Amino acid sequence: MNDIQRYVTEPPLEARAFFSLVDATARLIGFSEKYWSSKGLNGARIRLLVEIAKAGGTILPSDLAARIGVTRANISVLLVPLEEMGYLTSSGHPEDGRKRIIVLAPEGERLLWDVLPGNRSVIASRMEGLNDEEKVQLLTLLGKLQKGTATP
Amino acid sequence: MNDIQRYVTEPPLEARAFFSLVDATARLIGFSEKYWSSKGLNGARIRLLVEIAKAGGTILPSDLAARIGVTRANISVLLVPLEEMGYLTSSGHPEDGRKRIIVLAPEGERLLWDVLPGNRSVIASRMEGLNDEEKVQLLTLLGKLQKGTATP
DNA sequence: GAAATATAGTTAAACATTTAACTAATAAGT
DNA sequence: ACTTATTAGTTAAATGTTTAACTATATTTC
Repeated sequence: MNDIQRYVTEPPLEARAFFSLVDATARLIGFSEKYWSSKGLNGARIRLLVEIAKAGGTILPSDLAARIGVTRANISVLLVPLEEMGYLTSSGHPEDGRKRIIVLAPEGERLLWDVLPGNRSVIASRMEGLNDEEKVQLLTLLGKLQKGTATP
Repeated sequence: MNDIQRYVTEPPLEARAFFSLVDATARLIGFSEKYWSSKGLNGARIRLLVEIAKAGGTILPSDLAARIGVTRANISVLLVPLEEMGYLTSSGHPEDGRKRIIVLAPEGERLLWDVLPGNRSVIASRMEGLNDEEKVQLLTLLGKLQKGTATP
C-alpha cells in the first residue's frame, strides 16, 4: 500500500460525504431516467414542462434556463421538439420584441398528469431505505448544506 | 393556482428529498469541476487516475469502467489523452490477449499530489454549512439510502 | 436623440458520454 | 477437438450539453 493509494482510499470526512452524495444521487437519477425512457421521454424535457407548470403555465425561456440551471442555448433546442409534439406553444412578447412567451399546452398538462405519478412512485420505492423521519433529517441536512454553498 | 401547478409545487416528502439531493449534488459538482478546469483538467480524467491509484497503480480498463460507473467505450477514449500526456502507460496482458494493463505513471502520481489537496479544500469549504457531526449523520443516511437502492 | 451597452434568443462548433456494431481472444459445452 | 458463447477492448454514430459567435431589440448614458 503506497502513499498515493492510501491518500485516495482514506479521504477525510468532507470528501467521503461528497463522494457519497454523488454516488447516491447518480444512482437515483439513473432510476428516474430509466423510467422516463420507458415512456419514450427524458428527464430534461419533462423537467422543462414541470417548470412551466410550476410558474403557472407561462414563462420565458431565459427564466426556464435560470430555474433549471442550464444555458439559454440548451433551452432553445429543448423547446423545439416539445412544441412540435404539441406539449407547449410559443409566441412573441407583445411589449418586448426580444422575448418569447412559452405556454404549457393542454396536451403537455395531460402528459404531466400521465407520467409524474409513476415517476414519483419510482423515486419513493428507491428511497425506502429511509423512513419518513430520516427523509426529513436528510432534507434538513441538505438545507444546511445549501446555505453553505450559496454562490459567492 | 391551478391543479397541475399545485401538484408540481407541493411534492411529497420522497420527491422533495430527491430534488434536494439532485440540487445540492449538482451544485457541489459544479464547484469541483470549476476547480478542475482552473487547472486545465476535468473531473472525468482525474477520477480515472484516482481509480488507478486506489487499485494500487495497476488496473484493467473494464475494471475502471465498472468502478467509475461509465461504459468501457468511454474509458477507451479517456485513456488515449491521459497516456499521451504521460500520466499513465498501457501494455498488453501477458496471459490474456484481450486485456490491457493500465499503469499509473510517476507523472500521473505527481499530478494527483499536485491537485487533489486543492480539490479537497474546495469541497470542504463548500460543506462548511454542516459541522462534523452533521456530516456523519449525512453519511449515515446516505448509507441507508444506498442499501435501499442496491440494483435489484 | 444618438451612441454605447446590455439583454433575449438562436445557431453552430466543440465536448463528453452512451449505444450499437465490430474484432480479437478466451472459456464452455458437447 | 471443435463449435458456440462469452468477454475485453475499440470504433463510429447518436444524443445532450456548453461555449462562443451572432442577430435583434431595449436600455442607459452622454
